[in-house]
Amino acid sequence: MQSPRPRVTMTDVARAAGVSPMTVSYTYNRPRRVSPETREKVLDAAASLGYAGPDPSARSLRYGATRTLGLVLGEHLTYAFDDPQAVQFLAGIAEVCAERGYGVLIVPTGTGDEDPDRVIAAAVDAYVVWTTTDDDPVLAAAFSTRRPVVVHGGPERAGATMIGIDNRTAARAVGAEVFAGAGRPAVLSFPVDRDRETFVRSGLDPATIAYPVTRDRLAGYRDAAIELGIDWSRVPVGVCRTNDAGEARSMMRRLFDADPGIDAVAAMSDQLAAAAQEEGVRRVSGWDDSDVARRHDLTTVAQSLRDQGAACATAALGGSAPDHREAWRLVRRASTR
Amino acid sequence: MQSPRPRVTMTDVARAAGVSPMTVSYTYNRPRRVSPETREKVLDAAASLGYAGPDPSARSLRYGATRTLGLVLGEHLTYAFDDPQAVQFLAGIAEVCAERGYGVLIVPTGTGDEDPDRVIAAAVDAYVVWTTTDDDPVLAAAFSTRRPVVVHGGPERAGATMIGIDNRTAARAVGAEVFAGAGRPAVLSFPVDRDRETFVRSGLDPATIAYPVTRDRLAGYRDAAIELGIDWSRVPVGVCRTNDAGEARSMMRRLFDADPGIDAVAAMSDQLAAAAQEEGVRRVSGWDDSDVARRHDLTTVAQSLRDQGAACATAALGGSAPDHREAWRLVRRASTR
DNA sequence: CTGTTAGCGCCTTCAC
DNA sequence: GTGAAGGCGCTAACAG
Repeated sequence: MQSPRPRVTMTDVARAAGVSPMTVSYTYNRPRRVSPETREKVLDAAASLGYAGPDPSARSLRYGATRTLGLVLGEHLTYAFDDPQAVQFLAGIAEVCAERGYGVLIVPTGTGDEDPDRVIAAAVDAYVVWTTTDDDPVLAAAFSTRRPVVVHGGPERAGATMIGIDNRTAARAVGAEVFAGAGRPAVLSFPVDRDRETFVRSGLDPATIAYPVTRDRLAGYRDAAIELGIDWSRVPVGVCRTNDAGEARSMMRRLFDADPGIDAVAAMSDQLAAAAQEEGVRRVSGWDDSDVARRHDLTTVAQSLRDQGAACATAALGGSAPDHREAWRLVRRASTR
Repeated sequence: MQSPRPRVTMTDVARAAGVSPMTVSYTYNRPRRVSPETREKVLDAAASLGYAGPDPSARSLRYGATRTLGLVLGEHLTYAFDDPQAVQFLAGIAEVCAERGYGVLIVPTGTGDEDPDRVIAAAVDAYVVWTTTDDDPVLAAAFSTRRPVVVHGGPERAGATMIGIDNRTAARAVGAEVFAGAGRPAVLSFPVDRDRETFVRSGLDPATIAYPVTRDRLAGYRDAAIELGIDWSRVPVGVCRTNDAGEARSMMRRLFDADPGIDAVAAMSDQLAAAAQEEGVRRVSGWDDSDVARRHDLTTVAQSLRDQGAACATAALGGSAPDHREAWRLVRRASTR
């Protein structure tokens, strides 16, 4: 731990300037309330003592607010920074916060047991929590502080704002595209719980999935399959650990091992879809409409994580943010023709 | 501003549990120093009052440290989040901080005049400043707080750690590759100062550039040109505003307007190099060895911004970080053959 | 194992 | 235009 620095306080400056501490405080906070001569005296004293201005922690204590928004990015910070969508989300948050003069504190999660404590110990006025599972203890920790909490993607909680698109409806729409006319459809999915195991299971039940976003997407794919008369119990779902192309390709090979006839894949990201395409699947759909989707001409679901980040920040800081449930768009491209 | 929430304090909990505030404090900070029965009494009282644990600001004030690292990302947060290298840098910082239980506070800069004040008012133990100009007032603000400052890329300052590769030597090496055998070489550069104007100037003098990183790279390109017997005063330098492909392509067209014979371009990023290539330049070099470089088969300078971020965080938090001056590698690919 | 005392550095309130 | 008192919520140091 950083050891305390030797500090120069307002009292020191006051003494050096021959005024009271209050005058120093005013000099920094209400400069116009102090006469020009006094102000100059104070600033001179401050400069010669190396006083850098009011101590931020003391100020926060006094004000009862920190002007900082806490951002909880989930167990593995690495996954977040490697995910272009998460980065856009962060950009949206940072933009709103910068406008309003709020700092963004990335809460140091990632070590497991200590995570809830670290959330609780963060000096912030509100939290934004990046999409997670229903049972994430970190979420509980954020709520226990009684500060405002905004959750991106889910889970939903009474008393917390949830921001995100209607994943189920969007998945049904893109599923209808990719599964149309397919003989043997399959799904490339994100993890089902925080253990992030990889596996293949036909007819995977969405209700068993701990991540609301993943659950809703899978349910939407199933809706689409059922509407097309496809027997969901025979649709293999390959669950990947991360949003990584290499891993997705080997998962795709596992799917082919199980059923060499697979001819359509609904994937939960553009990266996964591109990997399936590279393994030889003709009909694929992605998610997010990223650069990859454009390069691979993928049918996909467009959404702006940046807008959603901005909305989360706005809501967390007490503004009213627009509903994003319908803020998605089906983008039809060659990959489903 | 977030208005103060109604608070439950240790004193409240102490009263409810029939103990002194110190016992409550111990219960949270040295649980083993408190008897199990007392601990339970205290936690029960806390739960029933909705007490969420010690107030972080009060704790910071008392400890004299915040366990938070301040990150200053420059005038335009947008540029930082749109730059994959900056994101990797952030990832490296976040990783080290998470390991050590430090939060990463993105200081809300970007509005101009207020930026220095916001840096000063940030409740952090140390700063990491993303590459900037010699005269950036935000840097001065960080130093004025007397907290440790680590600067990435530059400028160098007495009393501050600087982490980054030797850009000049690296630029000379890659310049030697791309300019070899070129009849009319040119350069695609990053901005020369924080105004970020775009322009073309032949023989642009590196000494006039306010960003040390850009200055060193240009100087290295010039070194390479001179060694090859090229007259630097006739080498056009196109200065781009951001690291954006669209802008780079139009800058490349401006360079062609000035000199249609341009047959080699040294670019300060892979994105800019790819844009030059797409505009028809046969011989190009990039910088960073990103995905783009691999896709476009670009000769480039490989470096790990992630490692550099980690090193900055380590140094800022009081560890000793390895020197990164030689942590780069020339990657030769088809774009200079 | 628990309690008392004494501030950390600041700013609201109220006086002058 | 300036100052004195008091307390924000917490914990180090020292009893007992």
